[in-house]
Amino acid sequence: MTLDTLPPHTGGAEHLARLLAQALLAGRWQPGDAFPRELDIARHFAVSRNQVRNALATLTSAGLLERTAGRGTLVREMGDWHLLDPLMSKWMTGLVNIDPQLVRAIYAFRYSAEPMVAGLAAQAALPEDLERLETAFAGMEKTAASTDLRGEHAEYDVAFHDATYRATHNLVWRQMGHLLRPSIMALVWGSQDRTGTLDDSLSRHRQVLEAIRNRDISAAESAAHEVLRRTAIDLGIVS
Amino acid sequence: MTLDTLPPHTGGAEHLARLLAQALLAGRWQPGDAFPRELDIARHFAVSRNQVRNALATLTSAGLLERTAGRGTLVREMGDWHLLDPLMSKWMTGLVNIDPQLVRAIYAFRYSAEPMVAGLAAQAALPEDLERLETAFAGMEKTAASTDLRGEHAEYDVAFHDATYRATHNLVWRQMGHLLRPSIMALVWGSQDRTGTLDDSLSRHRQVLEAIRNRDISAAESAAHEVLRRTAIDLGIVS
DNA sequence: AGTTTATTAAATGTCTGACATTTCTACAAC
DNA sequence: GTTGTAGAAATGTCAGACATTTAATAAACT
Repeated sequence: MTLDTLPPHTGGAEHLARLLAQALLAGRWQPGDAFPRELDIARHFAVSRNQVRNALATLTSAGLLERTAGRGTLVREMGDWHLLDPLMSKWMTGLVNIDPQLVRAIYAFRYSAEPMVAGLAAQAALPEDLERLETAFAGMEKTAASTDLRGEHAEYDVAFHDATYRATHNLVWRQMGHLLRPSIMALVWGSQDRTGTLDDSLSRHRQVLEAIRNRDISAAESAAHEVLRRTAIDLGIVS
Repeated sequence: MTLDTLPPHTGGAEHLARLLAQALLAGRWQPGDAFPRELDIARHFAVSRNQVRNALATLTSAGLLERTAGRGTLVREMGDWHLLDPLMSKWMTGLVNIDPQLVRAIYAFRYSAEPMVAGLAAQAALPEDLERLETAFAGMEKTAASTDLRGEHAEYDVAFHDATYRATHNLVWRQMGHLLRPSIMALVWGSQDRTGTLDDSLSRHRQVLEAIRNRDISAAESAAHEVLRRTAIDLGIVS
């Protein structure tokens, strides 16, 4: 793998980092492969070595690369990636060709965890949490009709689930919210035929909201479970 | 808060980062406070501005700081910390004065999640996973007798729980393993009277191992639950 | 022949000083 | 009062030289 097929670079070390990260996330280097040298990258994108170093430092902190003086830069395997780093979410968002293995892993996690999260939320939610949930849900309803609002709809979807994680009032669970965006965005780009499915999805979300509002723990758990089953269908994981 | 009360610096940007991170984790700056300027830090520790910048970049990537050109460096609030970043685990490990709120949050997460993790492990464990679990458990047994082996005992304890998370064979759950070390280490330094409690802890761990080996999901869940209850007692969260 | 020891090349890491950019404040002008 | 401008203060960026680590190669010595 060389740099030749990457899109051009228009400015900012941050941008360069995203560019390289997305190439890595798309699997354009194999784990264990040698990553290009600093000077080659700098020359190729016509940026200073400094920007390259900053970008590579960022990728290293996300667990994508491993650098050692004298030897060079190696690509790490997927198991070492820091999937819960918010930067990763940013990079994965809007990336069309995410490794399906990754989407499934994130989904499997949500499937096992999110019912419990909803249950915890039903225990711990405060009025402000309910407000966030309601606002997000209203947004989902409002944007459900038109197909060219589906990007906006997905944002409200993310906000709804994120509000659930936040409502646990646990610092660790709250961090997990970062995983939601890539997972839900994969949904948007992955499924074409959304006719009818949205109504179903909406009603399932409504049940989660109602259960949390009623502080009904087991109802929240099973409702979240149902939402995730719907998601699985839309992701094509089950039929 | 000034830099004056920090220990000296003996070399390496990595070391400097750990020093500053631990000061932050111990709560020596309040969220929203201004962090010292680069040049002041450089002068105080007698290092180059470069090392300071690298260290601060690391802390920023962990969510501890927020930097903006022209304004300066601000300390972020605990809710923004990237608790699941492996660097954070490193920094927290061996830190005596961790904020009790943080220890409780991590424990609460484990209490809610780990039974499910054990259940998933019972479903997905492979022979190599069982081997890891057995090795770790054997180490725990071997080091249970003497009190001056309790550091080593804690390492086997961490290894045991980490093996459980790995046995789920899910990339996301596996990341959570990083949280274990600080949580378990807090146990070591927090509890003095360990006479008799170790036997109890060991037998509960053994039941988790047996349940996973027998692929008994609900047994694994309840056994893990029991281990966590034991931990809660030792952490002083419940009596 | 095989093992150890210098030598060299190539990569990342570090230092230094100058300069660029952003942000906030204060003060002046209209 | 509002607007505009000048300046100070902080982080961000650049360029080039140099340091350090690593791996490979060649030389020297049993």
